[in-house]
Amino acid sequence: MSEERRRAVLHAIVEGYVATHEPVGSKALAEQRELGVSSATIRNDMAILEEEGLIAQPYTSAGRIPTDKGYRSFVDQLAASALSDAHRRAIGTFLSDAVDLNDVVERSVRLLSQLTRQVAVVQYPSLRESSVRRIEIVRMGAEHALVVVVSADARVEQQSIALGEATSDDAFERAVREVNATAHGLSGARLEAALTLWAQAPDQVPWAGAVADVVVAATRGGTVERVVFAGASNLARAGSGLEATTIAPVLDALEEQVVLLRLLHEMAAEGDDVTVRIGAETHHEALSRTSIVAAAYGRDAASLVGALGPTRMDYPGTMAAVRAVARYLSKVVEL
Amino acid sequence: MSEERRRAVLHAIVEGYVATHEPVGSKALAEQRELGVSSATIRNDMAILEEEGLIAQPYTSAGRIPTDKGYRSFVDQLAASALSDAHRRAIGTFLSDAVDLNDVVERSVRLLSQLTRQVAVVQYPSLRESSVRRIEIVRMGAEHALVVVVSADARVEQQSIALGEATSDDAFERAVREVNATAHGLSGARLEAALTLWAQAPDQVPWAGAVADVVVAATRGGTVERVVFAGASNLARAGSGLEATTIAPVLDALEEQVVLLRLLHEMAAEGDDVTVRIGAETHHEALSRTSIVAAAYGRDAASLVGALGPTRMDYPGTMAAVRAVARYLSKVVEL
DNA sequence: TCCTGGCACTCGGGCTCGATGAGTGCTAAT
DNA sequence: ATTAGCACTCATCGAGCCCGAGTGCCAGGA
Repeated sequence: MSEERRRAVLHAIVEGYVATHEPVGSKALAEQRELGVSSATIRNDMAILEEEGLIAQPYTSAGRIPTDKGYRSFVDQLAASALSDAHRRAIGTFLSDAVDLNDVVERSVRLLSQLTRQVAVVQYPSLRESSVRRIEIVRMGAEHALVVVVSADARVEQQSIALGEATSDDAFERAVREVNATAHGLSGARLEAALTLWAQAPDQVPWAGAVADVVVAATRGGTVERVVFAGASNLARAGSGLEATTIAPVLDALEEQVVLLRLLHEMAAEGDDVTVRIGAETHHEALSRTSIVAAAYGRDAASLVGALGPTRMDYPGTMAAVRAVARYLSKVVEL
Repeated sequence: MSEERRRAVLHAIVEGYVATHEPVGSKALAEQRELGVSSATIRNDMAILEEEGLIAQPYTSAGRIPTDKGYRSFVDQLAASALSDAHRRAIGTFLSDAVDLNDVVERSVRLLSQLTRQVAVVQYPSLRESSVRRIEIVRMGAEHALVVVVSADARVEQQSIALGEATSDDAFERAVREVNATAHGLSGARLEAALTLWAQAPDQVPWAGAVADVVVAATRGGTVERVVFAGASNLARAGSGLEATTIAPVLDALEEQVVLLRLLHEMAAEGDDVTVRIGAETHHEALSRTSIVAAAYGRDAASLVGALGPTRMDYPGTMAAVRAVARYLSKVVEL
């Protein structure tokens, strides 16, 4: 049954190419790998693999390199491999003394970029709906005010609103007192109803509606549409196999967020433990030379953490690191 | 007096090299620029400029390119040039509808990176000392709590503290009430004194000192040691003149912050309107092929905004953009 | 004193050319 | 189904070569 050996050959080609970044030939394979067959046999297998579109040669009579499809086949047959103990410990110590949510995310993304030597990406964790703990409204100049909402789970949201017209100090203070009394401890539909009522009261300050909107938005659950990344230099580092002109669009995509968020959403929908998008599978021109490995974390597995690098990357290692960081993040965030 | 013409020649060489990214020769200069002298004369001037270390040739019998020192001389003799009206308008509309401080910084850095087509860098604005408006302490699991401080100028700081030992709900609530009563409206030394007294009271919860520290830190003025950047892709874009291997260390330096912060501090100390560091003047290996143009903004001009790019950059344009953004930021932040 | 035209010289870029060798596909034998 | 052998392909590398942009220098002119 040559089927199995062909898989082994593909496996060897992927590993060889990832390691050396050079096309790998039949002879080298026969010598270095212990496949127990001659180079000629390997050549025959290669011909079939090439017909199947799993490998390609950059030019006639060079070695073979895996295609996106080849990487895909390789990844699909990968058994979950474990992370080294040293790495495992590193994760624990690195994340344990974070002071707040931002800090957790920040540390995670740094850590993951170091573990994988790729660009690490962390989407902000999804938040559950929370109730109002305290609302502050702070005057900023004559026309603006800043609404600060502290929710029961210690999230803090702030947003500036326009006052529209002059408001007396008296009315201002009354509004703050009232809105706190109205909203305290409430959440969801009941909060919304209470605030609407309050905002529509006769004689109400004209910006009450704006305040209500901010408060409702601040306590609403769901995923914050924001990703942070770190380790961009890994893209440019020698041996990444990416050219400067290839890197620029990738950096743009990272900064733009939109593209990345859409991609992460798609990947989250697949529901696997760790999902991998390879090259063109990202469905995005800028990322067509890169792969992304992502895993969900947090409540309902609604947020993603991932690593992005050249298609020619160490998939087993990266997948293990991403999986491990996702697990730890889940633990920390679900508190 | 050939002194003046030599300056003009240097000027022309810088502009030519920035525009084309190719060494510029005497003949091309004589033809394209209206210097009113022949190429031979220019060659003589060039010889002197080279002796002075202002220009160099990549190899015998190529055109000349400016050295760091040459750029420096060029920049020092630059008159402040104005930003185009279109750009000026762009700044206004772009920054006017920011919702909070983070948003202002975020928008600024994006804007500046677009205007200059370089990597833009914005240091968080320095904050003036403020008084306490409200303190919230939120339980997070059994052993931790999150302290949230809202200051009178609507800053919000949060930090988690360890509770050390079990605390009853009663004691918890009392502590929150007390600390609010103690700290409300206070700032600086008086705040510190009041909190110390409170924390040292007999029968006090053991984590009172930790809370006090957080509150004091949250209202203290000074510059937040943090920079954000945008437009990293501009480094890699075609024509930046930077190689992939040169880019990696720069990206590292940007992410590390420390290096960048030290550099910005140094530049702030010079006190000029707009300061420029060229190549090796950054005193940092990773940045030895890049220049940075920075301007102070905000109260006491304590924070910096800047643009970082290859030494071969459009200094006049970049300086104008940085200056303009710094002015606008000052307006917005000083409210 | 300063500028200019002329001229010999230098040297990197780009070209061809051939040698090299890794790697292939095919075929016949096992 | 596997293997050994062989002819073939083609990128890479270095040598040799020319070309031309650009220089430095010098002698003559304003």
